[in-house]
Order: sequence, then structure tokens, then C-alpha cells
Amino acid sequence: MFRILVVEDDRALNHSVCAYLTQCGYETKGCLGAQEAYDAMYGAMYDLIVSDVMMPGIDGFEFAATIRELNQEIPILFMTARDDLAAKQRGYRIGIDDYMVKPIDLDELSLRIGALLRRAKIAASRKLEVGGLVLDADEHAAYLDGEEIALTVREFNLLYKLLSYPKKTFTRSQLMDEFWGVESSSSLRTVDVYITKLRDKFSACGAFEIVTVHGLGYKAVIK
Amino acid sequence: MFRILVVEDDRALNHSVCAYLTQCGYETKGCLGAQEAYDAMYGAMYDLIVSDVMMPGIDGFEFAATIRELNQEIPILFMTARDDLAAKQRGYRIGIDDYMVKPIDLDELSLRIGALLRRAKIAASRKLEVGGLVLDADEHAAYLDGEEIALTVREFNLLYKLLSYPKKTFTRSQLMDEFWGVESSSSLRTVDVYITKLRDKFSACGAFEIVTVHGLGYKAVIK
DNA sequence: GCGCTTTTTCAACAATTTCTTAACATCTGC
DNA sequence: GCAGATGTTAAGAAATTGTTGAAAAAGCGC
Repeated sequence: MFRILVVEDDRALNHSVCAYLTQCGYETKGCLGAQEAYDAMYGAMYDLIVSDVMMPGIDGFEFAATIRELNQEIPILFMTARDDLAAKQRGYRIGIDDYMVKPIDLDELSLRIGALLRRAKIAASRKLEVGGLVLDADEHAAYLDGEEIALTVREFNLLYKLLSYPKKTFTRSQLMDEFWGVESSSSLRTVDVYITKLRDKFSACGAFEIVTVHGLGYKAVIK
Repeated sequence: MFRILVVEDDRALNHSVCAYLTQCGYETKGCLGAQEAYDAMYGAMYDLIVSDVMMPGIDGFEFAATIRELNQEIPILFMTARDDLAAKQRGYRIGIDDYMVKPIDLDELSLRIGALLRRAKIAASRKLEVGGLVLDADEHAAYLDGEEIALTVREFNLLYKLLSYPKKTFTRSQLMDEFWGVESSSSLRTVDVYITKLRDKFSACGAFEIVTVHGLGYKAVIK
């Protein structure tokens, strides 16, 4: 099940988009503004963002730019009433992935979302299997050889991220920014504590290993 | 430089699309039909395909489906005169990435191509290959004939830099400024120590050599 | 709101890795 | 041969990371 965040200040449109996408089999979360969206993303993971451009307060450009700083991967689709080139250019320069002009054809929106998700490669599923280990993002649970291993939210997110990109090195800042929020004041060393916990909980699991990249951060290596 | 294959039977449109994209800095190859496109792809690699849907002979759907069978990765953008949902659905089901309705706004085409290439490129990793040696910047790891060679961050950065610009000589100051920071107070001779270490670790690698440029600095020479 | 549990964070110290220096050997260009 | 530059090595210094337990914060049921 894919999770989609819909950011649109027009309540009626927001609702109809969410309703339609839910009908298409997506899990949706509607937000009326950027701030609300930030809050929503703090606690949960989303696979794609649909955002209006003109919103009171933080506008779509600013919102998308902030998201892109934190996450290069997540597909962003803009919906806008403006059909001018300058706005499109600005959006694409920020790093959005698609752009639809209102009035929105919901069927087409659904098709474009499908294509973006496929391309984003999350397309397979929100389950991750590595040897005898299964991470289920929907349940937020981990199973090692069928037996559940209790993980807290932070532990799960960290492990899921690391295992989603095997061998890729993440700095503490990258991990912190994504799961703690940019303005978090927590010490970067907090990450270390979680790494210790994860290594401890999965010491019996031979399928992967969390490797320290001294001076940089951590990476998961699948064995 | 990205290479784009344009498949469109309307000579005038084909030409104007190619001309515009060339102007945007892409290398383009125009084909008037699917068969011609197959031939073109046989000999060269392309990063993205722009294709018309309605073409005499093999149509766009069939063409795209064949391409997708062979290559899951390459982004495909459809251009079509038909604005009906059924055609769009069919296209997206095949696995195209974007869909534009004629008349084509060339500025927008360019923007959408940019977004698709950006996303497609994220999937590719930052690797450097020299003979049997692979340096992967994401992993921060080096492999010599498949076997990992442990490198510290400094060692990796130095080697990556040198090998990124083969034959180019770097002074100790240049290297120090880049990886140690300009205000570093460490002795320039520190670089020498790292060069020794690198030469040592890669003594078994015949693919390159770190050469001393007496009185200046060092350079990597690929053999 | 109030206890209770769970989770998160911090701080301290230990363990480890990496970095730097200095000393001496060797080499280069003149 | 000489002066200066580079190669090499090992040990101490410095920085980073591992680990732990206790305190703080966040949830949660009532």
C-alpha cells in the first residue's frame, strides 16, 4: 500500500483528490497547508506528495524546495491553476517530477501518480526482505525467521532506510534530518545509540550488518 | 551529455523537437518510425525516448511495449494528438513515464524531460571504474577485482579526486585545501603519507599509478 | 490530570580508529 | 656532491565511535 500526502488548501478539491486516490487503492493524508504537511511527515513515511502551488502562508515552491533538501527521492507532483511557463520552470528547477494544470482530471492524476511510483522504484512493495528478515513498513514491524522483533519507531525507520539502500553510506545528519526533522536540537550522537540497539537486536541475524564508515556515518551491508 | 531518441513520423514536428532539444544541450536522434528507432537503438545507447503514439506501421504502444520488455529503466515520454483517457491508460499500463498532448509546448517538453532524466539518474550510482578497480562514492568503498579494499575517508577522497582527473597534477596545497579545509594547520607533508598508503594498498593494482611530479605534487596515471 | 510504562536523549567513560608529526632514508635535478 | 624534495615508518596525539545507565520526555490508560 502506497501512502500519498495531498497538500491543498481548497477543502473541496483536497477531499475529492483524497477520496479518489483512496478509491484507487492508495492510502492518503490530506493537509490544508505546508505546516500541516511538515507535521504529518514528521511521524509517518510517505511515498509521494501531491501539492498545490498557491497556498496561503508557505507556498508550494517553498514547501517543495524544503522537502527536496531533505529527501531527493520522494516524487512531487504539482497541481496549479497557473498555466504559465515561468511557474513551471521554477517548479522543475526545484526538482518536482510532474505538473498538472487545474481543473484536475482525476483519472489522469491517478495514471501519472502510478507512473511516478513505478519510476521511483518503490513500485515493488513496502515490504523489505533480506534473508530471513522481513521489514513491513505498513505494520512497522520486523520479523526474523517469522518471529517478531520489537522495534520502536526510530529504530524501525533507521533500519528501513539503511536497508532500502544497501551499502549506501548515510551521515548522521542525513538520518537525523529525515527522521527527527531539520530543526531538531538533538545531538547527532543519538544516532549512535540507536545503531548500538539495532546491532544488539539483530545480532542473531546473519543477513546483514550495519557497518561504521569512520568519519562519515553508517551503511547496511547485506551478506 | 544526455542522448534522446525522438520517434515521430511528422517530419516537421520531428525536426523542430530535435532542433529545440539540441539547443537545450541534448544530443538528439530523430527517427520517422519504430523500425528506424529499433535500428538506431541497436547501435547506440540513449537516455530517454520521446515517441509519437499514432504512427504508420508499428504504433507507439507496440513500440513502447517492446522497449519496456528490453529495458525497464529508460524513461519514455509519449506525444499524442489524442486526449482520451483510454489511450493514456493504455500507455501508462505499458510503463511510459509521461504523456503530453499535442500541440507540444517545446518549453514544457524540455522541462518534463529534465525532470525524468533527473529521476532516472538518481538510480545510477556515482561510480568510477578503472580496469579492475571500482570506486563507489555512495558506498565510500573501493573494490579491486571484486574484493573490497578498506580505505579511510581521507584516503578515499584523495584517490577519487586523483582518478577523476587522470594525468592532471595536483599540488599538496590544492589537495589539502579541498579535503582538510583552507585553514587547516596540518603540514603539507601529511599528503605524502597518504600517497604512500595508497600506493601500498593498491600495489597489486596494475590499472593505475600515482606518479610524483617532482617539485609540484602528484597525479594519477591510468595504464 | 495522574501514575505508569515506554521511548528517547544525554553524558560520561572506554575502546577504537584515524591523523599527524618527526625522524631518518632515499631520491632528483643541477 | 649537494641541497632540497620525497618516501617511509612508527609512535603519540587527536578524533571518532561504542556502550552504558540514568534522567528526561513522550505516550497511554484511566
